[in-house]
Amino acid sequence: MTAPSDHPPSDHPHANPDCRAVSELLSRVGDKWTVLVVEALAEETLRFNELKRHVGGISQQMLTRTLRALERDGMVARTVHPTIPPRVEYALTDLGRSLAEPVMALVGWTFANLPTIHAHRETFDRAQDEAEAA
Amino acid sequence: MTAPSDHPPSDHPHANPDCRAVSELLSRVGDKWTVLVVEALAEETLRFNELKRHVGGISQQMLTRTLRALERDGMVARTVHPTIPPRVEYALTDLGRSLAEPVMALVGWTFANLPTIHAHRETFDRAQDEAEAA
DNA sequence: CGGAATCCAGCCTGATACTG
DNA sequence: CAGTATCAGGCTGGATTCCG
Repeated sequence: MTAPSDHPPSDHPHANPDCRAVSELLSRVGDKWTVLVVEALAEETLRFNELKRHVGGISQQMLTRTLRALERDGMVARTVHPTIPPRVEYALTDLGRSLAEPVMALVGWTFANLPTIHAHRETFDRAQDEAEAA
Repeated sequence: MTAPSDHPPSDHPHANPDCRAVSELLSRVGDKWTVLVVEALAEETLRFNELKRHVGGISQQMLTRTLRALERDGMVARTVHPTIPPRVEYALTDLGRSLAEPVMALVGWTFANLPTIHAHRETFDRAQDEAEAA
């Protein structure tokens, strides 16, 4: 990381704009809804309320925010059909689809290692319990 | 996703424990410090304050929490040497290293697509500005 | 239907101070 | 050195209401 730009050694490394950008994207992927929305759109183009029903449990506000963020970064294309009633469609762009690939790899890793992780958790938590029992 | 367990169709899909677990891990990866800590430990085993200096800008509390979470999931091994002064070493486990792989793929994608994303952002923001100018 | 605006509770984060 | 405890502030996410 930290491309060799001109950051002073006194400053901590990750104020670097590129690092911040990576961190930012990781946060977006890590947020509660982004992956779910992308997953829904990976299958097909959807309208706002279709998407809302498809994801399930998301508020309009969060759906709007998530979609705006994705649109701003060029992951999602928003198409407005000026009819009555209005019809707004959301679709993944090529960039969005290309992001989905490494993300799904990560999701795959998680599924594969879920049992291991849970086993560690239980061991760790039991150790904690007996430690505080003392 | 959503393994065919026994969730009622009335409930939204992602209350499913496996989905929650994936979402949880995505959040961990997406949080401000995890990747930085893992990256630091990928190079070498480090003591608490070495790690703190290496990451830069992290508070002891956040470092402690991040390490505890990683340890709980079995990503990081914590070794206490009961000497005076105390010496505690942190190292990546095999699981931690195996996680680093797909995560680094994602980081790589981000770097590769940073220019594209920024271009989209500027276009989007300019469009917003002139929209609100009206 | 597809939002925007507002309000509010809760969590996350960081700074600081204290302990073994 | 390696933490824990406490507190304050900001951001996140949800509910509600209103508009085109």
